[in-house]
Amino acid sequence: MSGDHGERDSQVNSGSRANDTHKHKDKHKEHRRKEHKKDKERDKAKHSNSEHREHSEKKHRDKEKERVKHSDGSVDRHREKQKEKDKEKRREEKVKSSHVEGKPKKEKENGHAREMWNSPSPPAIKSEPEEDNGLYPSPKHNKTLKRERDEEEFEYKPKKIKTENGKKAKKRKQEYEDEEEDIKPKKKTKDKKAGADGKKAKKETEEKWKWWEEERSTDGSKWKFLEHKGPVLAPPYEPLPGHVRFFYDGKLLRLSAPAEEVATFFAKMLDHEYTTKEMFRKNFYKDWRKEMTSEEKSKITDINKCNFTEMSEYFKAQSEARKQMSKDEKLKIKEENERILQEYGFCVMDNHKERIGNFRIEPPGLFRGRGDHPKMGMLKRRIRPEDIIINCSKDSKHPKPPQGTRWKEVRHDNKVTWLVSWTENIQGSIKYIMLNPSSRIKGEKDWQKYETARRLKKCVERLRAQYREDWKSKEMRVRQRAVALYFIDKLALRAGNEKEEGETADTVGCCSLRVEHIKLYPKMDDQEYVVEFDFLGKDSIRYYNKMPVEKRVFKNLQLFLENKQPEDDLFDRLNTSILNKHLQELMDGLTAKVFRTYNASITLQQQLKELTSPDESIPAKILSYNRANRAVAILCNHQRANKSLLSTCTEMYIFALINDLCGVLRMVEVKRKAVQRIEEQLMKLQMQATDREENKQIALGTSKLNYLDPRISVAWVKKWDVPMEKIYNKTQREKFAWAIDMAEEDYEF
DNA sequence: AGATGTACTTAGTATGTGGGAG
DNA sequence: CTCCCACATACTAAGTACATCT
Repeated sequence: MSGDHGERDSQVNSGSRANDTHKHKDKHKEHRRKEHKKDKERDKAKHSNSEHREHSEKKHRDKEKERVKHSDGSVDRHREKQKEKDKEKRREEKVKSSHVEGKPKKEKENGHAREMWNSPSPPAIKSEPEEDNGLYPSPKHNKTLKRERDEEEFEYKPKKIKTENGKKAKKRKQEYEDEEEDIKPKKKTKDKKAGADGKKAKKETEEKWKWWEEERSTDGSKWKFLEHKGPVLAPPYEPLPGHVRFFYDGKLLRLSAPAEEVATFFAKMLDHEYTTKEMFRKNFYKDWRKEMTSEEKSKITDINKCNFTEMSEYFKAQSEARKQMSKDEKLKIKEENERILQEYGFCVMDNHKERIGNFRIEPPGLFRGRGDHPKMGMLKRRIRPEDIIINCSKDSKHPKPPQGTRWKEVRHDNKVTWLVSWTENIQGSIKYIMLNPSSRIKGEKDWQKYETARRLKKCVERLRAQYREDWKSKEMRVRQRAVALYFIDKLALRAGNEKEEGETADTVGCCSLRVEHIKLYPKMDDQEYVVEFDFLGKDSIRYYNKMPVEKRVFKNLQLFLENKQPEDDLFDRLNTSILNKHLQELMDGLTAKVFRTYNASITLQQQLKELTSPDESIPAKILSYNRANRAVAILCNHQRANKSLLSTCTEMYIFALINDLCGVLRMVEVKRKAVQRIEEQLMKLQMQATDREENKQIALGTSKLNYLDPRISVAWVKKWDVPMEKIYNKTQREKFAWAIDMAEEDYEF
């Protein structure tokens, strides 16, 4: 039990989505608690999204807080906790469940010693600008000289000049891994160009702008120049053809266009489970009424008497028809989409044409919250130009609002990265249009994130020693902080910000865990001090895990639980802001989420080392890679919807077949080549089958995209000569272009 | 010191698509 | 050549973090 965090033990997941089965009401408890709980009912009743859409109403929070102050910090567990959160709601729905157990995964972290420090800022050299797209002005350069740059591109000066050259590249590279290594010409691009002379045509793809070889801005500005065409608005509503009817209480009823539109939103979802949920229907109905004429309002008084089936059938037929369209009709549509993409899908940011992530404004519809969301079914209203804020350079060509309309505002804020924003009416939160992950602005940030995680790697043992020490603190808040941090580190829990009650599904993260989410077992089977976690996390995905902890942690937990009710906070003296403040003091830039990134990446690296066998085939290596990736996904609890075991039989059959073939192959041994080829195919099949099986519940994409330092994968691919496409698809290769370009096979996270 | 607002990352699901099996 | 399925992409909800306000 030294401070090393040797293993990630028994991570067990059951894939069930929260709102399926496990909730029970516990009225009694509810009552009991109510008595001494402050009444913090805020009247959130008023939500008029009907009134002029001009106001997106902000949430009403009039929580009255009442705090009992405790001054000191000794272990005063008798006090009522001060954090006031209303728990009425949760008292109602208790999530109880039976769990399915998965198998424990183990992995250990390795603490590599040697790590050179890398400052997060990119190297000094700028490379040549990208290809010019003809749409926008953009300086063209000849890319051959990557090194020299004209300053014209940026008015801010690169501060760092790359000085070096003499060094032995090989050695150095490692030491300066990310930052400086680009000094040496990338063989890739260089070599490539040789072929370019001919009809290679791919020129443009080959000459991608390498922003990672340029300086980063240091003044806090995100860009110097930004020009774009604005968003693509949702198309206006097209009324249904006359033959599609709506019936109320068995009788035909013609709806006004606004009421009809909202009705179609519901009709389109008729096959979805959502529409059977009381909350969904109730919210929908309430908002729908706001769109009705007064006559409609008086006629339609019960949603259960509404018959949307003709509408529903109509949409199904439409979508069927769409599928049956002829080739060129489809082509036409495709071309039109492409045209829109070309027109609206790109912007110019600092002399480079960059892809925009989401350039379409979200169309109106019914809100689909995840889990047990109190607002499911509410009308998400149509966004008009008057709701939209445009952000661009003052000296750019501003996007034009449609004829006869105007934008809410046009601003020029280069301290932010978004191009367009609007306020959404369900939660009153702001939505943005931002750049694609392949863009410089996203890529730099991503790179930086991994650099922060690597810095954590260098001091993580120190921090672990520290929080272990803090378990003994005489201040309750320090102990809580230390135990929470231990969970975050060891189990990769999310920080757990506080949420507004009643606005969202009841989910938690580490700091917001409640008493009811953990169970303590002094003894369980052959283990001691076992903590069982069972709660709904982000997206209402269930987290279920049993973990043996050290005695001291266990005792602390017992202490935290004393005199508390199930719906009380486990860590009543802690929140994410306190925790992050503390982390900040321990390491610059450190926040709770860095632990997830760090643990995910180090686990991948470590698992790859462990699982890859030098002489296995490429498909087998890929399987090893996916298994390493899977270990991370399990750690992070990334689940996929449970798709029943429909294909078990098929799988069995495949395996049987494979086995037979193996036997045959062994005996035959005819032509080496042929055998090898077949073996490879076989292997591939086998690997894929295995992979598929193992993947039923776990989604690898999320961790690959968000938590795993891509340089680890790139290094692995290069080391074992695995084709990059086997690991990263096109989109991913674009997002991780920086890593693919800069990481060599000896990269160490 | 909490509440509030903003910006940006992380997340699962719905939808589209293309390539292989039948 | 069609159909299906797996994968890719589109979409947008739901988190984290932090600045600023009160």
